[in-house]
Amino acid sequence: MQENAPGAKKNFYLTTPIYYVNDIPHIGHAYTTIAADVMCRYKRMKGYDVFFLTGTDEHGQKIEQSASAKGLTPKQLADRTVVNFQDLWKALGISNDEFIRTTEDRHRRTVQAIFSKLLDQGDIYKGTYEGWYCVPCETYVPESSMGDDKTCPDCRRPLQKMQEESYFFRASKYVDQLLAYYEKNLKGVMPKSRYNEIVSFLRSGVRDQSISRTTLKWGIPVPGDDKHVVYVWFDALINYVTACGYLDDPEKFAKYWPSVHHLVGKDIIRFHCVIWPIMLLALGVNPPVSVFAHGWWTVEGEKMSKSRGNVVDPFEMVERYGRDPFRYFLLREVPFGLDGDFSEAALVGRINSDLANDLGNLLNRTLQMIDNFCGGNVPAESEPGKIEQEIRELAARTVDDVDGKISDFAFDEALKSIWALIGRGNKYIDETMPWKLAKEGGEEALNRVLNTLYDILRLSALLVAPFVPDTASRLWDQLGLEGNPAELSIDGFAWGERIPGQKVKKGKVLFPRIDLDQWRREKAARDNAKADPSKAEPEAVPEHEETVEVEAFKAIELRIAQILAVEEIPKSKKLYKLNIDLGYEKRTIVSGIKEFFTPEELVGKRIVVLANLKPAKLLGVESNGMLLAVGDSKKTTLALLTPDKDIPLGSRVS
RNA sequence: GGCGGUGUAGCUCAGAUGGCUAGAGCAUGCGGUUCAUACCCGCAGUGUCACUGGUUCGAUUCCAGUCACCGCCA
Repeated sequence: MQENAPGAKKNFYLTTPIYYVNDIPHIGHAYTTIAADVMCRYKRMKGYDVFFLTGTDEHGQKIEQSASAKGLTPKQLADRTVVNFQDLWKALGISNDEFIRTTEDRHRRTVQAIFSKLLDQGDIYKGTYEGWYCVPCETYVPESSMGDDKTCPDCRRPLQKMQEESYFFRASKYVDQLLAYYEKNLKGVMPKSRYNEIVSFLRSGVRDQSISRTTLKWGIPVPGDDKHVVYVWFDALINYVTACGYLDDPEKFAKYWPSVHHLVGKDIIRFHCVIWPIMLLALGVNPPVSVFAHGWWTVEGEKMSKSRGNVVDPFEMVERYGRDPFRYFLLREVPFGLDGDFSEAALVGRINSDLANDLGNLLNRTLQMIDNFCGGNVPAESEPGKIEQEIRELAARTVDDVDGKISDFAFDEALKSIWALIGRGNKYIDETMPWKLAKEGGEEALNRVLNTLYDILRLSALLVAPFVPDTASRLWDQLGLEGNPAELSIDGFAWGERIPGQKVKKGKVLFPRIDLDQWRREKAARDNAKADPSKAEPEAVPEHEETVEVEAFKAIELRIAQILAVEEIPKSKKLYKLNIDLGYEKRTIVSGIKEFFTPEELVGKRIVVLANLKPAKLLGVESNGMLLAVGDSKKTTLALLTPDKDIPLGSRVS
């Protein structure tokens, strides 16, 4: 890291985005925050003084709206839902130093101070904004990108023409300065593809940004002009300096801000790599050292969305598979800048092969041998032979390699590198065959091997600690060591360091293997339960009709009938011709239920029929009534209304 | 439409500033081993390195064009 002067105490400041408090936490939130956590834990173990910040974004129209829908004030709503995030970070073992909420007083004061400063120096000015606005997305949509029917390109809902007085931030003024900054800081935006995008975007010019709204109340008031509320993005970005003491703690700010790094999802890089650095330049403060934009997760190959119902609940994954395996999987499976696919099958695969077979088993077999051949005594230091020397060199290279990889946010490669060392350990056992040495009295050689294995595990615990802190600590315990590896220094590792009289404490297997057959059966059962519509979440209540007098209902003649015969109608995908018996007469009706039923399923069914419906011809067939059925909103299923006891045909529904 | 990227083993991807047998992990097959969580270790594979041309003694790697997919922009 270049930001620290030589000799100075190394500092490191890392942020996650502040999450919109209205959202339900999903795998994407978990991903960003786990990655940030790993980075921060690692830097701490490297001797950095770390400041790790996460938090919630609590202003804006959507929160105002959903609060009023629930009969709450926006703040009350935020107070309730912020807990979802705080609980998740606990469940995931996140080691953040602070949690900021944009509704805090320190933040309001900071935003207002910054607004005033920029206003005073002429970088904010008052103007008029006119454009097409999407209320749900809280954003103006440029004419060029909206649909023909004036709809929002994101949510496809209709746009509203809006005109409002607005404060503008003179972003255009600082574009060249920012370009110059990026030219010197090639890692200012990562990965490289995003850097290129941002630079080319900047070259095409940046408009002044509207940064206030008069259309809502739920936000930070513009100082001296209460009609206006600061636009959520302007408000939200400032959290990074608020928490760092920009206004209240200059010492803290001076300490951490020069080494600030932001972690974001790829969807919000514009704000973080264009608007935000420009705001900082205008304030006379250095832009972020780097902004890393990571990829998105699909689920079982599909885009994750509420309507697909495939949103991965991180709480559930932690409960089912454990915090550490989940953390490990997310960072190991996919290069950090790219999109990845989440599937439980892939997660189980990683657990079995990487965690159980490679790491867990290396510990298990090593401790077993120390127990069997040395009575559980931690092997004493010994002179390395040729292979041991080679392993030490590999270990040293691994430590270096991991440092470079993590510093570049290449978590997957860092893990690969660590696992190469673990794999070397497993191979080493086969090469040296300690059980033979034990039998044939090669005591010195045996000690050397076990000693080396013990240290491979000791080092592995340290290297793995940022990723899987609980596992590292269990590993440490079983090695018979005191303390917590996460609180130690990676660079403090030295081969052969021993506490006299130390014994290993073989404990529970680190990661039990998951039996695939059994797992598949259980998974299938779970999926079935989920797919069972009777257990599905109730759907949003659709539109309601006007109330009616009972007379209006009496005018509708509903009667019980039985289906006698079902005929296909040529050329029709949807219609059946049904012969029905009303008791007092037989009739033909045409019904659009072909997609949901076979004729066999229908014949003999007792149904409810609207008997006094005006006859109509459908595809040339006259229909004298209509059967009653109910379907879900997605039209995936349809149910016939039938009486739940035997009732004479023709009986009237009332 | 403009700019950029990607297309390599069944899957996920590395890689070569052009040159001897193109790699890793997972999955598959065979063999070894028994300290271990049916684990580990070894071996074996298979690939017209998207397509078509060009440069070159030689290209999968360079160049041009085509197709497909992706990202950003309009």
